[in-house]
Amino acid sequence: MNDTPASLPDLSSPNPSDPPYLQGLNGPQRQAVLTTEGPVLMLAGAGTGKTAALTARLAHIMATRRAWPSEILAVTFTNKAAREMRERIGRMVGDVVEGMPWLGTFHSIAAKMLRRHAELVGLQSNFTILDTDDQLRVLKQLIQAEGLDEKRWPARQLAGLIDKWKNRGLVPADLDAADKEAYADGKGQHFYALYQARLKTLNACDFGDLLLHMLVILKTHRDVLEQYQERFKYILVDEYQDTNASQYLWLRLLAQQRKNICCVGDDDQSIYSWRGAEVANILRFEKDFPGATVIRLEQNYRSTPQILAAASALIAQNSGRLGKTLWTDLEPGDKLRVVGVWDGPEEARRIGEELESLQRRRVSLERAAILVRAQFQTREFEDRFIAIGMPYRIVGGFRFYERAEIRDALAYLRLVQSPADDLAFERIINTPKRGLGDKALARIHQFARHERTPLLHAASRITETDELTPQARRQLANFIAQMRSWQTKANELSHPELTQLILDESGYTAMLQADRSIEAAGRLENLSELVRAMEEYESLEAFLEHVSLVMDRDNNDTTETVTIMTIHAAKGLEFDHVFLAGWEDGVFPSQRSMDEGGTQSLEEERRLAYVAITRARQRASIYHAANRRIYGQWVSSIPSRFIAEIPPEHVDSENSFGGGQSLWRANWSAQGDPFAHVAANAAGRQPARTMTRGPAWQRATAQSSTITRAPAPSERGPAASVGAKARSDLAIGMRVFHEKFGYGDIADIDGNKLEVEFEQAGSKRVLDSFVKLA
DNA sequence: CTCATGTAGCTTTTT
DNA sequence: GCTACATGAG
Repeated sequence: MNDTPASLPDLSSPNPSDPPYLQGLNGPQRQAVLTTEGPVLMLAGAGTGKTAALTARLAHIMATRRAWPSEILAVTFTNKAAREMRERIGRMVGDVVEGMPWLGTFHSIAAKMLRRHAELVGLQSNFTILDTDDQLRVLKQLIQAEGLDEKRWPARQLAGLIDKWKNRGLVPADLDAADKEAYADGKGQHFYALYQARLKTLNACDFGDLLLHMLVILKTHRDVLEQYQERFKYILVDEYQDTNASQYLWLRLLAQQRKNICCVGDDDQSIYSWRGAEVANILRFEKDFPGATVIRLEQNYRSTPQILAAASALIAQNSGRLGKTLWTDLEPGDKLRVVGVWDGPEEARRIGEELESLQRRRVSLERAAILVRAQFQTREFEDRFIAIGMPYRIVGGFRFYERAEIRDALAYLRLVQSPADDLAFERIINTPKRGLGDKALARIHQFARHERTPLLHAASRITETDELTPQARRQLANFIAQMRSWQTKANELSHPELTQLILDESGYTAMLQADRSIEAAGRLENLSELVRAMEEYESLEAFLEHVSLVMDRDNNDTTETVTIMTIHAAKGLEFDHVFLAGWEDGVFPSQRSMDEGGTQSLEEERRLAYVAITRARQRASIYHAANRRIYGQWVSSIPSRFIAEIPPEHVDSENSFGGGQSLWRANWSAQGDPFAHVAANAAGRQPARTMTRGPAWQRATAQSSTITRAPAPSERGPAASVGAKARSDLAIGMRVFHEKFGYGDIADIDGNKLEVEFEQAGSKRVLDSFVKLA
């Protein structure tokens, strides 16, 4: 039972009698699996088979009966990671994985615990979990109530501060002098306390609270702490470099007793400091857990040596790393490609062509991905890919649950489930329109405050008075009667049935049906998808928990598509062909990271670049454009400094315009800054239209580090949608022909983009230049 | 009370 | 460029 690593046979060499879960693992991986006792830090570089080792470790612990599945705490950072781990363990040990109730994200596990002990922090166990939107609305109300100017003290800022405090594990009373100064002349702490009190009356929690409340409980209730310390014989933490202070404290408390904690991470892939993640957590692991075994996974199974060398050289420029030397025994492979293009549309066009060439070579589009720094970059690709009929999928962006119709439906359900959910009440009381506007709502609010009762209850009471206009009163009474009937039926009907009933009876479905726009049709579809998704959950409660914590929707689409996503979203994934778009100073590294945050945030961007490159198995292509339209303005920019940090011997450069690459090279390869004199002259003057811009120039001209200059179309031939104007010969209802999609009718026109209902291909967005009048 | 129009503000990354 | 909000007209 209590094997120490020393008493085990030679760990590093395979043995015929090995259990299946050990087979195919290398030495360090085996060590990571077999060193079950005591603290372990597993430093796992990109693509080194971390998940394999991790799941084998869990399988090993269970197979050797060191712990029951229910006695293992396994935390991941994202839902995707949790799901994957569950699947992989399932493949190893079968149904036993079903018995792992404590495998999940920090947030979902904390929520689960908190529901058991909610009363210890003044909540009921059926508390609702607020998303960022709800959070903001509560704060806005508080700011208004205190009579502050919302313009001057934006709720967003306050939300940011509160989040930061919660990430650091601080309750209002814990704030130090400096923090108290923050926001509205030192009212930060006051608002934090107000906000927490408001959440309590709403019986609600935000994301940060899930962890913070649990942390407070563990700190102040020995019995609860001991109960969990006793229960969790083994603790396993994935992506440890992404943990924030509050998560760290939470883990440390839980691990204190048995000390069987295994943290897996890679300091070079820490990219969430803006969310409160502290790389320091991983850097000081050995201090926190004396005698910890540190295991390094350094053999990379994913990328070619060229890719690996490029990425390693890049990340080597960062300071304060734990340091790893990744190696691989794969074939050298192709060098990285660095492609300079004229502008954003050309970038999209070029990548589109590359993808088409992959298709011709029968490479599945699923094996390719376009990675971007920021969400706005996806538009360019979307426009282009719609035009050429390239199937694509954008990961992230508008999440399913964030859509208005989904949030509305959920608000109805929340209100049925917990009548005290004022936020839900406010959201839907006039959706669909019931003639209950601001005025009526204000009356109800007033009444509720006076009677110290939730809005729904107040609304019901107010219909017995004559405070409202007769019409409003009738509508409100009607709504309340409906709510009552749904509450009753909640016990009789299955939750998907209930949802459908509510949508129909409330008039929500009718409202969308009456709306003849394409969006309305999509919304109806989303709603039926919601109802379908609910069927997989046991109860309404379980489903609501799922939506508030799990942000993605399973995509059942079977067509092969290229994936477009942010680098953040790509962490942990791999693709044969990776297209890295928008590597320009200002885009990547982002302007913000260059302006504020100093070296630290620049190093985080560099880690992001490292993550981006190491997603590639066979081929990585980096693109940078000389001109790009950002927020409606044309800006010209220089290639990302990160490109210059990749050793030339691992790079093939090409430039799609204007005399090769010499000009570009001159701009970025320079040590120091050959254009410093230019910068000195340019400072304070309107810079001439020029390409001679070094980093110093950017610094010298501070915020106006971008030149506004629309590239004349004549300069570059007919780039895809540059300056496109809507055609005047088209109108809604006209019949058109499209090369790829065939015949269809125009359903909507939005500038130069058309919504066309195609006979064969269904409804699609296309550029008007790609259709002919039929 | 609802709808239309105008304005300002804002844009990194996500549980 | 977009959206979200504020303002004014119906």
